[in-house]
Amino acid sequence: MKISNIVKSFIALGHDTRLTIYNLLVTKGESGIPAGEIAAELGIPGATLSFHLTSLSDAKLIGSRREGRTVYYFVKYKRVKKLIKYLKDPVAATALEVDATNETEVE
Amino acid sequence: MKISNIVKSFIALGHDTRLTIYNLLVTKGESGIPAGEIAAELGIPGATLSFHLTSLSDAKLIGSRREGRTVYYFVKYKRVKKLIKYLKDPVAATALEVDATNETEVE
DNA sequence: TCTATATTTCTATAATTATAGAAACATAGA
DNA sequence: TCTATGTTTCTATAATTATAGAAATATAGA
Repeated sequence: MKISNIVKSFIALGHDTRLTIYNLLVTKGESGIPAGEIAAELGIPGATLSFHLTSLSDAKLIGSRREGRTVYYFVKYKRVKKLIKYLKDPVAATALEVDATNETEVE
Repeated sequence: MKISNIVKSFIALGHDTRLTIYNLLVTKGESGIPAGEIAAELGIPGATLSFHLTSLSDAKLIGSRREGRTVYYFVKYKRVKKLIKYLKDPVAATALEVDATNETEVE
């Protein structure tokens, strides 16, 4: 299974817990939300949460920022936009992947 | 893992072979393409292809139609549109799932 | 430095998914 | 009906992913 970035992103979104995290992060906007709060909200152990956050991060669907002991997670819309583009027109989107010029920079 | 239809769809797209099938079907338009041609194109056994087509079908991302011994597969854009809507605004899309009125009917 | 808190990594185990040969099923034409 | 062709289902096996406790790491404050 050769994993392109697009596939990696869909894998990340293809899980109930991770899609719920995505959903939650979208509602929290740019500031994001601490990992601990996500774990509490979903009622899952930190270790399990970390596992899923890694999947979403590797897919570049989310980003993080540390503030003291707290790590805030937030959605990165650049990749979300890429996925939408792919769904609408996989051929064009794949072409863009090779010839990747003038993309709108949105983090 | 509670699988909503949205999760099921992302799972379906989160695999190299299945995303390639999606890609291929998009290029073939409404008429679709026979299962055998997909298998030949991807160089995989029919049994393996069937497994993946079932995943995409269960997710309602594709549909099929039999003509004689041949089964044609094609993309169902209704679900694709739903996914795009979800990515853009998961909260609104989830609300729509409950209060599902006036949706644009596109197969 | 010591302790508490937040998060991640390590690890073992459980659960799920993918693969593909063989068998079964569906249809067409002789 | 018999045979060929296209596709799916059955089955066993291999591979991958998910789960969560325990240990490790990072930072803050006393």
